[in-house]
Amino acid sequence: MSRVTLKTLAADLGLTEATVSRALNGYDDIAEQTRLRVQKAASAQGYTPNPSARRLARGTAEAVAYLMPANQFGVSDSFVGQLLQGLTESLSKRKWDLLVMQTPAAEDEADTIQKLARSGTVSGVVLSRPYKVDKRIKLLQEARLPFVVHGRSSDSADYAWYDVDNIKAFVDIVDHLVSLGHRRLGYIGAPSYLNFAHQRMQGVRKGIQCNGLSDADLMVEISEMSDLGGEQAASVMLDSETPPTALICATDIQAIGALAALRSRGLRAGVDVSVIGYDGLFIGKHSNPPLTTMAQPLAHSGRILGDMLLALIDGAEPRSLQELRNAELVRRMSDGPACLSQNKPLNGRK
Amino acid sequence: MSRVTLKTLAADLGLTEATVSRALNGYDDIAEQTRLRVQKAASAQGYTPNPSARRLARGTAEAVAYLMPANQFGVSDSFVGQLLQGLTESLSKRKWDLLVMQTPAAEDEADTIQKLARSGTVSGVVLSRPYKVDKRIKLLQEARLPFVVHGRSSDSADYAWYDVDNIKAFVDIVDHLVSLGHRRLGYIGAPSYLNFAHQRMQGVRKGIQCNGLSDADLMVEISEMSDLGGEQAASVMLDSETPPTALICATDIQAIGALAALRSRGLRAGVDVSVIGYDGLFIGKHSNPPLTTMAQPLAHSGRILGDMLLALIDGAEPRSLQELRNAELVRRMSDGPACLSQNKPLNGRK
DNA sequence: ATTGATTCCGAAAGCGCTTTCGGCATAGCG
DNA sequence: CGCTATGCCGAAAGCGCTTTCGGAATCAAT
Repeated sequence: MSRVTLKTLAADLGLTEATVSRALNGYDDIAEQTRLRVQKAASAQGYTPNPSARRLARGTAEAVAYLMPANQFGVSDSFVGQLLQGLTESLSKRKWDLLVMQTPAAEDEADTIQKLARSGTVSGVVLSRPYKVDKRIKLLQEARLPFVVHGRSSDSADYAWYDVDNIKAFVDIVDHLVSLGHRRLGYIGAPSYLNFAHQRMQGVRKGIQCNGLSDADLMVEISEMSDLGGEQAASVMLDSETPPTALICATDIQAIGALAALRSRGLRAGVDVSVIGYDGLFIGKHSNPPLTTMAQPLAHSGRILGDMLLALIDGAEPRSLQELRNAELVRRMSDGPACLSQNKPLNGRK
Repeated sequence: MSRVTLKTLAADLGLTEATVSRALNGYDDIAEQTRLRVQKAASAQGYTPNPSARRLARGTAEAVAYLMPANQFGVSDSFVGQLLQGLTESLSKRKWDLLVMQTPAAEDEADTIQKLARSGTVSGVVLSRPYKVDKRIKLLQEARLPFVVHGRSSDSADYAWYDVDNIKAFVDIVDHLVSLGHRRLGYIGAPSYLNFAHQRMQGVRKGIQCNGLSDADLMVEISEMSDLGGEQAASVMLDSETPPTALICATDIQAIGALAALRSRGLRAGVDVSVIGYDGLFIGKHSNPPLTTMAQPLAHSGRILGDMLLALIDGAEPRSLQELRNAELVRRMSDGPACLSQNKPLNGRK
């Protein structure tokens, strides 16, 4: 019961390997009758082509890689599963394989990507959570390896990406808060080498301007993307001389931490101080209180990215494959009208 | 600037492909001096062997597959990222690839696994969250494809696995609750075709017995593994004639839902009714109130599973690769002493 | 019956790498 | 100096599949 290969199959059928191969691969120079015979025998014997051999002969990898972001704080990775699910779904249409890899420490990155490209292990790459300037992207471009990015780096003109409009999202948050009467805002940001963090910061700044507020009305703290980070950042602001009446957080995880900071001070989120997060994580539904957040559409992102990559490999123009989605405000319990008593004395505007 | 292959490298060096190959692969019939020369040239030209060719020649896949559980409710998959991280870490030691696949709908399973085995795509498989009786396991055994299971099916004697002692964990929960004075318990379970759910149910039953309680003291509701499922199950029990004073939940997600059910009834978790979950998810830290839970050690499970699989492929005995860990009670705010006023009237015991 | 076009299959080369085997040097020994 | 060891490399076959090419048959047309 050894392996059944093209050779054994061909021998059994009294045909050549070549004929069997072509019969199975839909060449039209095979009599319909023999094709049927071959197909029947193949499935009867459970023949499955050896992918290595096929890839070698065809010179194509029939596989793509997902570069998983190093899950730095053990929590922010809940979207990985979803993304992978969508990707496998998309790739399975061609029966391609999905590899997952991690780009190792900073300086090995170049090496890893070049190896990936040169070895021909994969015919495409999906990149998550790019940096503001991301060497990996340049590397992939130089290597002429098709890739799509989940997110965008600072210059995103020339490659394919799928992203959410972070700037708009945070402008919207500011608008919302201002319309609730808030005039002193706090922003808990994430390290800005991550481009989405940079964008969100930009969004906040832009929102401030558009609403006629000044820089003095905005307090900024950058923290790591964890609950503790958010808690500490919130603490600093809340304990300051002129605490903000609303806290905007770059991520839900940090917002969750901010909520904790409020509680420990006896402040009520949504009443005394508003907190708004971003991501739309499940966790926000059950936080204390439930978190108001900008939910990004994550549902089909995996499939979309997969389809994009496939199109790209088929020769599509990268620039034609750029998709920008909008996040949506999900109001739960952590936002509310500004406490005027707090607002007024601190800043005598309007 | 075409691909650099063994051939071009050999030509450049005035050697044979065979020699270059052996030099690079550490054969000892190569003069140390030439080996150096070869290595230098290889890295200078950025030579990376074509994995397909190598696999074909060597007859080994140098890759393993992770069979991702179909993420049914969109939430329970937060461990996938962690697991994958550990796996890649372990596999990178040998520079092997990690494929992720999904076993498709029920009846295609057999087909998928057989294809996987016969095609030689991978030399090993990691399986997550097995069913009580899991066809995939039988299939893998028949195909003689090395595999390790994250969890156990009902008969786990003959394969390699890494699991948490679910029975003990839930006995411990019952012990804990009983020691707090609870005598009427509710259990919110998960569908028992998932073996971990079955085990946890067993644990609860065993705990009931060991503590001298009777079946009448236990109320059971099976729900899907989601917050809503947990909420509905909890509602049924809380609204019953003789509501339990403590709710044990098969998963944290369900426990989170149970918490919501309490809140909507004005009951205080940890005071009026205790709620204990299982998983140790991050989310429990920030629920309302913070969730008491049995935390399972997930941190290095990926690496451990990877190492096991590698050992297995190297020829280790599956039965020697079985690792059982213990979960640990993390007390937060959702458990507390039984309200005797509630306990007594309903059930006249001690 | 001769030619030209079709249809269908076999022959063969090759994808890039590994591995066994054998042979030519050189070194070591008597 | 001749002999067997040893070190080092080349030759060659092969992994399982794909694909181009050519040729034998069959068919239709003149």
